[in-house]
Amino acid sequence: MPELPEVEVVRRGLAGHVVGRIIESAELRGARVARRHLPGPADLAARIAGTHVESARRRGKYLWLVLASPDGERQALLAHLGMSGQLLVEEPGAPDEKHLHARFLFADGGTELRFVDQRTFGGLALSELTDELVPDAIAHIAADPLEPAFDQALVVRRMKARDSAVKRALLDQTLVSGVGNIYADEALWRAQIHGERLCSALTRPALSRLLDHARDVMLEALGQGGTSFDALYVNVNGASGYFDRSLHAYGQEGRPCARCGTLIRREAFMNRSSYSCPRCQPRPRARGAGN
DNA sequence: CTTTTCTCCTGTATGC
DNA sequence: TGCATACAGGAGAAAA
Repeated sequence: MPELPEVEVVRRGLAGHVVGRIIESAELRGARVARRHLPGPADLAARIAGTHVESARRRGKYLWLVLASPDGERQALLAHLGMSGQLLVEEPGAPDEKHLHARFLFADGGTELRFVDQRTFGGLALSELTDELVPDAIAHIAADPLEPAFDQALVVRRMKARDSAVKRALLDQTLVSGVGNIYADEALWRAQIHGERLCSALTRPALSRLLDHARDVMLEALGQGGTSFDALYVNVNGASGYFDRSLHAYGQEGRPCARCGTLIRREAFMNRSSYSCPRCQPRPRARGAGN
């Protein structure tokens, strides 16, 4: 489940293996991989042929290559990995993966770039760039906690004004980007807050501490190459990270809390699973009409 | 406008 | 063994 740290690992791989090279051609298989590119896959392939890869960038869980045409025009090749997307750098002629959706060949004849995605929640698109080299297509996505532009005081104010559950806010990419289910649960565990507590019921310092924990846990995960539970999330060379060994809440149902020893519970929330410590993260009191 | 629910997809695990 | 069902869940459309 690629979240910010996993996507950043991939971005670094692209920076090391793809930036500076010239794309010779692209092959897109099926309509779904480029469904967000409205002119279609053939248009995408035609537009990036012959471009120079200037940089690899990221905001939250989005990743893009800044491509420059010979005439100097810039555009973004925007990628989202979804649940199971992979960007892999491979030797030419390596066997096609079962879920290979796109292949990029380079003018130097060296390694190729592939987009492989089992569940196809991910995809590729072309987008215009702002002056800050952010794709127009993700202008609605908020800054992530690792960006210099991240304004934590602003995010705290916006959270405080919400009447929704704090975990829902953490997962809202228009509020703060990059946090998914794993790191939301880890940040909440560290902050000792139950995810169903209302934003508006938490103090500003508590909300700020929660964001600090979200940034900290994602930085620590990045230092270990990200979190992997299986072969679905890998870096550009196909290797897995090992932060899963350091998780305290996510996926730990029935295991003792590292702080107090109480067994971690799993609860349904937003049609997903949430993991927390019943003792360190007590549920909010039931609310409703008449009480 | 804000907030919540639904939908997309396929491999793996579990139940009968 | 075989078949059905649950689950994983990011993001955007649709609904409330």
